[in-house]
Amino acid sequence: MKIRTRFAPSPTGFMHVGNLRTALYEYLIAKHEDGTFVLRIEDTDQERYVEGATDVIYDTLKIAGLKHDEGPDIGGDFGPYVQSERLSLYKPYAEELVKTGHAYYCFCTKERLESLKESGATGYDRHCRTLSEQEISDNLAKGIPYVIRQKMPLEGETTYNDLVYGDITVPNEDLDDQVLLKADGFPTYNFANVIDDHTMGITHVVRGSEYLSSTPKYNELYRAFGWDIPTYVHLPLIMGKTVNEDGTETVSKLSKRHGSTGFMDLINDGFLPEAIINYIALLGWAPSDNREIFSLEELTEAFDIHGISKSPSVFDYDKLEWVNAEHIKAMDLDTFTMHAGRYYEKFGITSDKFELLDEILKPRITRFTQLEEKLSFLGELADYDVSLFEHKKSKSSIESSKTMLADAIPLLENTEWTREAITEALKKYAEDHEIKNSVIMWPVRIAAAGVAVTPGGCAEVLILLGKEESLRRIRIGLDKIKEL
RNA sequence: GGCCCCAUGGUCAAGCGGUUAAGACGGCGCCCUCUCACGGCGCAAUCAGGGGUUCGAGUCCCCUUGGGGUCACCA
Repeated sequence: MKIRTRFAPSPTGFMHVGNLRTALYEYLIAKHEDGTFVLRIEDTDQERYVEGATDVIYDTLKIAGLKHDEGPDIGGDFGPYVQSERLSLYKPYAEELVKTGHAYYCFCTKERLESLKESGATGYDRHCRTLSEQEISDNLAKGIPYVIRQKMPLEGETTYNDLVYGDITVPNEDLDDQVLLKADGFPTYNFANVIDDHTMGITHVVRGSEYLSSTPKYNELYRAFGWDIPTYVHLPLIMGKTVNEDGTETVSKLSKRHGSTGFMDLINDGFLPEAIINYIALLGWAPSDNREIFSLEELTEAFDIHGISKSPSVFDYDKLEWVNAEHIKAMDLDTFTMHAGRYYEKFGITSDKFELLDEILKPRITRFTQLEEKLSFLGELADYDVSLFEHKKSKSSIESSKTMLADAIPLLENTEWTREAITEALKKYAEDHEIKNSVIMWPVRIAAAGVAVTPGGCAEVLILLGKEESLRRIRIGLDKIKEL
């Protein structure tokens, strides 16, 4: 049988990386077996509707490259794919359960439920479970609002199997008579989920491990309807760290308070979609070999449910950063230029310099957003301090720099403006004067750039600035120190 | 608190009864070097504790401890 998985987010306007990883694994599990990946929007909470929230879901999946085969926007044979458009579907199922004795009407008021909770009760006390036929029809006739609750077995235990966690057993008495149909006629998430997964032919229910303990309740539903129970794949949670006031650290389910944890936040911080996907795939899953850098296609090929781990994992920005850098280093020139384009444009860099920039910048950035800072020396010459000319390891001092800059000016004026020629000329000078290359390279680079740290060396900096500007800056540098 | 789950370095993790307990990130050191990176080499750092089972346990069982999740007319 062909695998069918589904991603069923609720439109909250925010796509968490935890949710995205769930979507990713659902995608990979299906696609590894050439199965079908379905998108279903779970919007049964009318009070939490957020304008434009479904677009965030579409945009995220699109940018991440997780292409769904069926969904609200593209249709499919099992639609509609938005729960609010399937509302009429659920009530009959709930009523069927009442008829077959697997569910019952509950007329308890919110106030009663509230006081029950305050009295320290664990779950619903099943008050309406034993109402007589007469009481029920009377209440119904009087138009008293009601919900439909699931009738759970009161004794024994339920065991089910999960592909990641193995057999899980839960005492039935701990199973709450959960609400299936709310007073407004809307199904609860728990109910709609089961109905939809079954009617949409979902074979593998993949979700976070927070559902581990409520899964028996779902299974009771499948049993009551006489439906096959799907294959379960529960995923370990992604955690975030927070520092407490006393300095200790706490880890908990990743949420907004852990910083930039939304997919779009990460994108804005300069992380590449493919790097984020790559990294989160590795959070809770390990390939059979030691590989760490994957494209989505490679992940699809390599993914294996047996590689999923059980323990929660902490989201590590440092590792993400490294993965991002690896993806940048693996880029071809055109792709790199495409990402760097807005920064090149900002500094007025012409296309003849792209190849050189690509080469020197690639190994030096971990995110494209760093380009602004890396290229800033190409803008206005900074009013730097003369102490920059001193560098012990390069054997450069203010004193030596006076000579070097003074000699470099005529030397460079007569040098062809290519990387090789400049390097050659400077090295030749060093050789002729029996000094280390750095004695001349250092001050020239500093004078040209006006900052201590530059991407690339002396020759690269000079090329990027151009002959005229380079010489202008070197003269300024000389002026700064010659009277000292 | 009840129930469920988890437990290898700071982090991600390999391991699926016999290994000098991989690898990666991060950290540190060295090399390369005109700066910063990249790259190369190396170092430090892990089986939570206690009982069993076994010729042999990181691997299996139990307990303890620790961590997480969950207990809504939210999803």
